[in-house]
This record gives sequence, C-alpha cells and structure tokens, in this order.
Amino acid sequence: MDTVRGAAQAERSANQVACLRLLAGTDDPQTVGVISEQTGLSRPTVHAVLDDLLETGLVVATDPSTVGPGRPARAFRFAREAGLVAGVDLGPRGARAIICDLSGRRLGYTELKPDRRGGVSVIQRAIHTVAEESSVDLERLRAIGVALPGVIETNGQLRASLALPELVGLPVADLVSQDLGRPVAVDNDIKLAALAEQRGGAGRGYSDVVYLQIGHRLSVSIVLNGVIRQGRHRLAGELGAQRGMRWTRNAQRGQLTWTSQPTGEAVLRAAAAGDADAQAEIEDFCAQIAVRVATVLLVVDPEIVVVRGGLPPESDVLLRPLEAAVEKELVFPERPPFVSSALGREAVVLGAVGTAFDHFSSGIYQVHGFPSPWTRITHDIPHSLERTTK
Amino acid sequence: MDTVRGAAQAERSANQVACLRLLAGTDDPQTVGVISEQTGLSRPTVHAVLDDLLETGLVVATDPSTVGPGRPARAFRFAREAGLVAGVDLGPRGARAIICDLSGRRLGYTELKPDRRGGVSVIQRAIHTVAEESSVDLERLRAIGVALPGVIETNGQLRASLALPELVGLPVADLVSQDLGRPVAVDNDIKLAALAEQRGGAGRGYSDVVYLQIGHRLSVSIVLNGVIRQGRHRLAGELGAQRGMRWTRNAQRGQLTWTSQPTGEAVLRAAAAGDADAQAEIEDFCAQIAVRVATVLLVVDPEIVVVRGGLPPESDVLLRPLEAAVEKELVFPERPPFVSSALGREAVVLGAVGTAFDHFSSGIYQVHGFPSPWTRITHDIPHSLERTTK
DNA sequence: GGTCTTTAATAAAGCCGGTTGCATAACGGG
DNA sequence: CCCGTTATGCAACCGGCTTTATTAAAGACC
Repeated sequence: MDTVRGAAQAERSANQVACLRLLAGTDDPQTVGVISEQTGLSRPTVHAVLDDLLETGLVVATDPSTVGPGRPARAFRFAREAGLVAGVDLGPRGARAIICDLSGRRLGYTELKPDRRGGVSVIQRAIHTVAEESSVDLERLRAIGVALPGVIETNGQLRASLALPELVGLPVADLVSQDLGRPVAVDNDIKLAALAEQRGGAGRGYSDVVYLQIGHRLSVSIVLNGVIRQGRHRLAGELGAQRGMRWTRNAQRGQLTWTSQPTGEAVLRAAAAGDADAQAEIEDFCAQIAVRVATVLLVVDPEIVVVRGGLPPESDVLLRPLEAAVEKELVFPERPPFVSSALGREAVVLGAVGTAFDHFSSGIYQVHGFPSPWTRITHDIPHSLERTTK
Repeated sequence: MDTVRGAAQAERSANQVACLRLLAGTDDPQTVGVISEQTGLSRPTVHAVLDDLLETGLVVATDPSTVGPGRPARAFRFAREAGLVAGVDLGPRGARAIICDLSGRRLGYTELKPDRRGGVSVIQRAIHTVAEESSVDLERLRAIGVALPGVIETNGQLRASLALPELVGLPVADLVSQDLGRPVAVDNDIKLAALAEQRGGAGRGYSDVVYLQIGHRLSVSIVLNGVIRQGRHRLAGELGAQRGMRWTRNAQRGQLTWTSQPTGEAVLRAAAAGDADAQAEIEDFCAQIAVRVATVLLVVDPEIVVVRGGLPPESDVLLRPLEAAVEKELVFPERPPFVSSALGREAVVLGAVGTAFDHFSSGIYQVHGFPSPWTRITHDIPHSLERTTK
C-alpha cells in the first residue's frame, strides 16, 4: 500500500522542480518576483526554494540589475554549466558522440571510425574524444546515454544484435558505467531516434509518433504519450524480425536487399534523378510494406508518421509513394500525415543524450521529475563549439 | 505553469483515497488501527480522514465488535450501497445492461431485443429494465457507461458505425445523459471488452494486453499500461478498416464472410466437431491475418494476447492454428502467450460499467483518482440478484 | 545633500496537515 | 473489585506555505 508519509517534503521538492524548470526554460535571469508570479508560489516560498537550489549549484545568482526605480532585484539563472551530459551512437560503421551542457546546448560533436579493439571501449573513447575536442572537463559529466542497434535488456545488456554481433551478451551499461564512473542509460537506436524526432524533430508538438526508418534495415518505433514504447520483451518496433519480406534473403545481417542499385541510398538517389527502374523498385517496396504500415496505423492511430529513408529530403522519391501505398490499404479517410525526418541520422545520438537526461534527471537535479530540456536539443544548433560563459 | 498551491488539501485528498481504496478492497469492516497500519498513516490522521469520508456517505461505521480483550474498536466499512453504476452494451442484435453497486457487485443483468423505435431510447429502456428486475432505485445511480460498435468521438458522439448506421451522428453521451440526468461515458465496444479482459478477465495481472476479436468483424484493441489506446482519431484498433482482406467482399457491413459454414461461429463449431473443411478454412483465415497480427505483436510487444472467437473454449479450433500461423511470421522466439477470452461476450458490458467507474470516479467519490473496484467485476459472480444489506 | 517614492528582501504570525506521546475510556478476566 | 488490554482523544510539536508588516536599497526630486 502506498503511504503518503512525507508529503510535506514532497511539496518542497515539487516546488523546486517548478522553479527549476522555469529557470531552465529561458536564458534570461529571472527575479524572485517574476518566478513567484509565474509559478503561483508566494515570494517567501520562492526565496526558500531558491536558497535550496543555490546550494545544489544548479542555480546561480547574478548581480542585481540596476535599472528603473526601487531596490534592484537579485536575479537567478539556471546553471547550465554545472554539468555535462553525453550521448553516444554506436553502430557497425562507427560511433558518434555528442556532449551537451545541462540546458541541452551542444558543446561538441564527433565521429569515430569503427574500433578494431572491439568491445565497448569505443564508447569510452568517443566520449573522451568529444570532450577533448570541445575542451570540456569530463569531471563535470553527469550522465551518459548510449544507443545500440539491437535488443537491449532493462539492465543495459545487449541481448541480440544483427549489426553488432561482437557485443551481444555484454552488459554494456555496466561496463561503460564502470569505465567512466557515471550513470549510463542504454537503449535501442531506432527507439532513441524516434524519441528525438518526437521531442525536437519532425514530430515536435505531437505526443504520439510513429517513426519509420528504411535503410539497411526496416524498423518501426513508436512514442506514445511522450515515452518510448518498449514492450514486454523490449523488442517493440523490431519490424525487421518479421519473416516473409525481401530482406530475409540476407537475414544474417537483417538487411534490406535492392536490385536496381547496390544500396538503399543509391536507389533513392537514382529515383530522385529520374531513374525509372529505381522508382519502380521503390513503388514495389512500398507496396510490400504497406500492409504492415497500415496495420500499425490502425492499431496505434498516431498523430504523425515520421519517415527516415537516408536521403533527405525524400518526400518525392519515398514519402509520396509510401503514403499512396498505405492509403490504398485503408478504408477510413483519416490518416496521419507522413513527414520526412528532420534530424536525419543525428536523431540517434540526440536521442541518446536525451534518454540520459531522462533516466538520470533525478540524480542530476537531486529533485525528481525534472524534464530534460529537450526544446534546446534541436538540429539547427550549429556544430560549432560553444563555450559556456563562466 | 502548474502551480503547487494547495498541496496540503491534495495530501488530505490522497489520504482519503488511500483509506477508501483499502476499505473498498475488502468486505470486512476495518478498525482504525488496521487502517493506520495498512496505509502507514498515523492514527489521528486516519481518524480525521474517516470523519471526512463518513460525511460523504461513502463509508459507514459499524457497531463495535465485542470480541477479545480490551476496548472494542469501531469498525468502518465501504458503503457499497451508497450508489449504483450501470453499463449498457448496445449492438445491432440487441442490448445488454448490467447494474452494479459501488463495489462492483452485480445487482442485475438483462438482455433486450433490438428496439424498433430507434435512437438511443433503448439504452434508457435497458437501464430501467435492469433496475426494475433487480428492484433497485435508479435515484441512486451515479454514472452510466455505454458501449457501441463504431468510432466514438471524445464528446460521446458516434462518428461512424457499420453495425448501427441509424445512430451515426448522434451525440449519444449527451442524449443519454439528458434522459437520465447522470454522467455518461461512451466508448467503442471492442475497446471496452479489451479493458474488461485486462482488468478482470484473461488478461488480469497484465498491464499490456492485445485483445483480438474474431466474429462478425475482425477487431484489435490494445490496453497499454492499464489504459485503452484510443488513438488520434479514436480509431485505434479498427483493423476492420483495412482493405485487402476477405471481409471486404461484404464491406457494406464490415463483416467477415465464410464459405464452409454460414457464420463464423458455425465454422468454429464444425471445426470443433472435426469437420475438415471448416478446419481448413480456419487455417486459411489464420494465415491471412497472421501478417497483421505479427505486425501488431512486433510493434506493441504485449504481455499477453487475448482472443475471442465466439465459441469458448476455442483453444483447439482457433487459438492454436492462429498461434502457429503467427509464429511462422516471427524471427524472434519471444512471443506473448495466446489465451482464450475469459469473459466472452459479457466483456463488453463489463467494460462499459468499468469505464463508467473510471471516467466519473472523481465525481462519484468526491475524491480524485479512486480506481474502479475492478477486481470485483468478475465473470464468476452469479447473475442472481444480490440485494444490498441496508 | 536630504527626503520621498518605489521595489525587493526579510521577519513575524497564523493556517493546515501530519506525527508523537500521554492520559483516558471501555471491555474481559482473575 | 481490580487489572491488563486495547482503542480513543487531547495536547504539543514540526514542516511547509501564506499573509502581513517591517526593513533595506536604489533612483527621483527639491
């Protein structure tokens, strides 16, 4: 039975969260009066809460602004430089790493070739590399998110992976956590990409998103009410695990096979250039997967479908044929809009750093329920190094 | 911005809920000491909470039990007779109605033939009939749940229905609510059946359930984290809205068509009796839907699949062929168990009364978040009239 | 420069809810 | 009739928030 004991402390904690999220949502320092007005809390309460937050280091006070009449108010700012969060996307063709401050500001990004030494050491190396390149101190690192292709257990172990067979069975979360001494969240790459698109990409503003990735594999991931659908066996979305489709010709790698061109990207490029064979193959492919996609739409009925095909913008060569093929399967006219991915292949690494925010926000902020500042993690932030104003 | 003002009252309210759900979970009156121990609340707090609950009439005090040494303790009991909740399942072949007290105890059940007068009056008539037959006073009615085949808008309007075309466009919830002067919740019949199976039927104990109904139509509904998946257009689960399947031969009614026997039930009966043609047709049918079912399993990855085929127990004639056909489609060995429906056709009306509990629990109980006492609404409660002890 | 106005920060008092601790009431048993 | 046992009720205290009042710190004005 859930006891309600200690609700007073919970109230204080909730107020901390309210003030913190308000400060984290803007760059401008806010005065006590404004915070009080925005949160509905009384002035003394806001003051007490800010005192607590100052002690944690997550909020810093700025010099009183001396404009206008009256006593100048102290202003408070979210201390985005108080910590770092890193995300790593590890695939068979290399690793990507991103490092952000606590407000989601991108401080560094790097790509690495596949590591011949094997194991998970490339994750550690990617984080060290991106930290060096952006001249940040890894001592300030608070949490790490890792994206892997395959089925990942709740404990962070890689249960199955066609793309990274050498890591299967490894407790990736534990290994990386031991290496770097920080909490680590591991999840499937497609799921994390879906999360990134839902929060800061083409699905922004929608809480129910179906993410469809067509590349070397065919994968579907769904975000419902803003959270990734994991599934009982954590394999929700592994549409590649279905038989009877063309990619089973090369089931060893779980990859799609193409005939008019060697790779899916090449087919898309050729179709975009007007190649009739490529266009026909895409139409044929869309007709094959339309039944599955229509079934997903009918069962989940999402607000939007985000499609990533590897060659943005793919609207003409992939999105419209797919949309038309799916429409043929549906009787009801209601159909969610099909849009092209906004984050591209960076969605995975952005999702990785996002899940790091999510999973360990309580540890990072010492208060529970603080959301990751996802609105900041957008694709249009330049890659350039952006130092924090100390 | 969500203010946290008034958290003290929220705490009291939460404690009311904790005590109330404890009392509602058992038939035996509980003493303050036991409640205090079970909820973790202190004795004076429990006393204050119970005073509040006594005023609402949802809890009644019993005479002190005079057993054992020491001063006899006052005992408190959930006042299940303090109100009634009704559920109606309206379909093309008639209506079913059930009426329960606040603890989910079945007080009456009735079935009606289709009403020639049309409209929603049959719903009202069904409720009056079941109330008369069980000799309960409808003045005590607190809320009504209505199940309809078709797509139902959030406001309770029937947007589309192949089975009840004469009701399409009617604001069913508003009409019934005006008729009976009580809050009304309307939802799709299959969705409500899925909810009933998840809470008190074959899916009890699981929070993620896929419910598959094969009868006159083919429908899938999913319950995720204990709540019905509604979908953006409220048509999540309308698998019958997909083209390319055999039932589109008779798309006007959205019904399945069968060749070896006139109806699906007859096919199942014949197959159970050993008819080879019927068995072959079932196998053929399962092969057709296996792709769709497999896709659902891969996207949702539920804990269990509940199948209702109209002829319980259908394990041998329907469930196993379906399971085998789906297994052929999957590469991963993980597959949720397929089980037969436990509630049968009563699932719909049980779901209707359940959603009435859900939607209006705050109004019924004056406290927010109180769950419907679903564990009581089980199939094995006899239909017999069960008067409340006044 | 002194005073006034304006606004922010602090202090005091009170409310609400919960808990602990102790005294008291009601019963059976010796 | 007294005693142990158990439940009840009251008083005191704490933690958090709010309202009200007081003090502090700036600019404006004479």
